[in-house]
Amino acid sequence: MTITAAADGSSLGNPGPAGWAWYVSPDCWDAGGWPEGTNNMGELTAVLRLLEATAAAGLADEPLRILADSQYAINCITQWMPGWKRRGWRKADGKPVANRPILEALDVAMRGRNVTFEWVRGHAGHDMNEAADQRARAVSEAFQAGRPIPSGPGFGVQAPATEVIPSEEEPATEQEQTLF
Amino acid sequence: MTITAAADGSSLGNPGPAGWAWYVSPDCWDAGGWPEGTNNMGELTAVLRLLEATAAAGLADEPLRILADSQYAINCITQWMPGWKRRGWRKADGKPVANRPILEALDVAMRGRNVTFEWVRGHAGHDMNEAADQRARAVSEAFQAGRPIPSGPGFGVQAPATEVIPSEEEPATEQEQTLF
RNA sequence: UGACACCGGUUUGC
DNA sequence: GCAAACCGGTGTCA
Repeated sequence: MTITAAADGSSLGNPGPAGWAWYVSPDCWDAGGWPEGTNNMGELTAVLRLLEATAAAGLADEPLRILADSQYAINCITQWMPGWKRRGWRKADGKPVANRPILEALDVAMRGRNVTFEWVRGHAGHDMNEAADQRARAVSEAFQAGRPIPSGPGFGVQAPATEVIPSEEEPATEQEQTLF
Repeated sequence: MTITAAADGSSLGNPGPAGWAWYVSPDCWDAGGWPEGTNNMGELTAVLRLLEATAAAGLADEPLRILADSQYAINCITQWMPGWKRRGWRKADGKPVANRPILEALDVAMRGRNVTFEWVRGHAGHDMNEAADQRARAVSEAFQAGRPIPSGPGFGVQAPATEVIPSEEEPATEQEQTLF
């Protein structure tokens, strides 16, 4: 079955405390970041980590549909990379391409994968995009505030095989909070 | 007294709707353009019109200091023109020089003038350069939108010799607008 | 190969 | 309203 995911990045001050996140569902997402980074590092890394997480979960053969609001990230992967590799990672103006290490990792991670990119306009109310946006920004804010960095379950957490009856002291909403 | 002026050009799309402007002070500037032109036509023409306007105002003997962000325009006039004239308006690669008509007019307009060029980096917060930039772009945008083309008072408008008392219906700000 | 300018686009932010 | 991160292009010359 096709997996649909949103990927997004964030950087407070840009450059500044930065984050990335990908989101498939409330219990399938991940996030991370750096104390200092750019918006575009975040956008690119969100896609990279999504590719890696799906592969690690044995889902490399499933078609993957990626929603992203960054034309930069989409074009890097689908349009500009072939030319950059051919021309020794130089841009049109002859200067070196930015974010090359992430781009090269992306190039490897894309190999043999069945991926479709879909551009969604930012802050236009797309639910999955907003979910990823929120989580990426939460990481940036955590770095800025010196708080613990939130991360998600990735593809590792499955519904428990045996029924678990939650106790009265632990309602469902609280359980979700511990995932951060 | 030395006259200091900024000269700048604009071209939306390049080539596209284009404009030129020179600026000395809020009530001494001019602008114009074409429905289709290049950035460099604008840069060159801004200097040409400034030369012509100062001469027409009887200021040809005053030292003129021109601020421009186009190294192309400055070098055309101060460095490359002599060689081009000597070699029949051919570039180093043997091909014909671009914008030759404007360049030849510039050559005539420079004759006997005391002109200093000063390069200022674009969009670096130089007030006069920004004033010229804005006016050149306003012309480009007017051409693009099919609106009336703005122009300035040039050197023609002086403080009135006799005191004029504005009527209540015509405040000073309105009077300035009619100069466009 | 270099330089300057002129633009077009998306995101990230203040 | 401002700026930064990123890309693409053209206009011009040495």
